[in-house]
Amino acid sequence: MRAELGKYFLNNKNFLEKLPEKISAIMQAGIVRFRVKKGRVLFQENSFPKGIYILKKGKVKIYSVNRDGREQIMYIYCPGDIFGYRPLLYEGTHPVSAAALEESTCDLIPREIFIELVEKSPELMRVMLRLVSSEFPVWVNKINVFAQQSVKSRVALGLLIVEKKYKVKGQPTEINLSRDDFAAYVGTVKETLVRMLKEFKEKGILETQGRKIRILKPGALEKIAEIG
Amino acid sequence: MRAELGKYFLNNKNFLEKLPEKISAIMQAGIVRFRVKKGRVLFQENSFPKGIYILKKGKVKIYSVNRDGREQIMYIYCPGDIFGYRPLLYEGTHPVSAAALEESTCDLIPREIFIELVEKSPELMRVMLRLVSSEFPVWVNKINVFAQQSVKSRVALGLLIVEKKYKVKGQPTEINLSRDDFAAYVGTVKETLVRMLKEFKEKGILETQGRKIRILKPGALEKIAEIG
DNA sequence: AGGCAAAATTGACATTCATCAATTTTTATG
DNA sequence: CATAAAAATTGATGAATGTCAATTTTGCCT
Repeated sequence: MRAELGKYFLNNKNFLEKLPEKISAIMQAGIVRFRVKKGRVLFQENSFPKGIYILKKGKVKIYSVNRDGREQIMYIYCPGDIFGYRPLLYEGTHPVSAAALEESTCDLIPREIFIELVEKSPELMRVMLRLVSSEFPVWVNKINVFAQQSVKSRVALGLLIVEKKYKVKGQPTEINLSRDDFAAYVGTVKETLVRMLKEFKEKGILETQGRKIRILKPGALEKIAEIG
Repeated sequence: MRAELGKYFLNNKNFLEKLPEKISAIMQAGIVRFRVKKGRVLFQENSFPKGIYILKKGKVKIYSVNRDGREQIMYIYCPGDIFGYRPLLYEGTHPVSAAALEESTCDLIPREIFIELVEKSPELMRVMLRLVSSEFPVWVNKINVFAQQSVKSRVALGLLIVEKKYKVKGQPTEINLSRDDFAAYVGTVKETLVRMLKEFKEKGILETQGRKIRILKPGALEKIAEIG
């Protein structure tokens, strides 16, 4: 079971631990820790990067907003993930915005420190190169899903992905995302999403308590998502 | 006019020229040149990379095929573009297949040569890091388009993108892609694509000669693609 | 605990788009 | 140049899904 889900996850965790002691020590020293409230924006699309972020607690979405104001969520980051580093590496602006999905804590490694270290340390450059190039399959899979799968499949897949993100060891997993955010994540509108959830609920695949979703039959979702 | 189209193009050209003389000389020495006939596959999804490719002549698509056998084209490469380098950098397999859309000529820099150079040369590593990280916005935009735009918008946008790819200085541009490939590029089926083309033709936006398409009113397409 | 704003849900409806089947046109081959 | 095979086009049809409007439920704040 739970086939293939890894295809949709970036391999972004424990970044600092992959670095030589010396480098990570310098980084640690420069870190600025801060908190963000639910809904608060960390950086805006088209802005210049202030540094790289490491999420310590909470959930952060990166997303873009189209002309009609409709939002599309590209990815949801979990504790341990780093994000916001790409535009630093090509000296451009953020192609997406980032905002906290819940009360979160972040470490920021300031731009100057990070850039200088990348230039000086081949090991760090190697780690970044590996990190960034390994992301491609994730985006490819996402494009495939959006280009070819029905909304129902995407909701099923989205549920499986998000469940994994919200999983905490030893506890029943409760997905706690607003319907609007979930819809923006799977590329549909709130109303359609709600109807899919209702259908799954009636089939006994999941149950809801207020906005919270609990998955009962992941195997059924895998079939609907066509990853079974 | 022609607003924003750059967002959908990788900045992949003239790769060798961005390198120090010494490095590019070693690469040049190792290059294997070969030809591929129309339709022929260069590498298969899930295979291990043989090296990096530089397209000299023709057009190459990267694509994946889903369970139902339906194809999705991720990107179309033009002369000067390099491709197939990402899995080399993270030591994985190709997440997509590559095939020639027309009779093409390619240079292959063999895996061992390339990898050794990347490890030895910080300049090359820097170039690769910049290259790979700058790709992210292109994939983000593609995901946005597939997640949120109608098929008609995507066909309009696809026409503008592909026209640019087929443009040859001083000649009227003729798009020469099969309907199946075009449909796989914009994420629809052949029949729907044909209907959109017919509609655009009736509105005087384009004309066709056999499979060849010539765009008459790019401005109208920009409006339909919502990038105008 | 009560009240209010935000979020979620439901219903009705129109539109978009994929599917299937048939036909015509184009291209490739001997 | 004739002819078969491949590609493109058209038509008919139904299912999927977005939109608009209303209603209900939830969560938060004092």
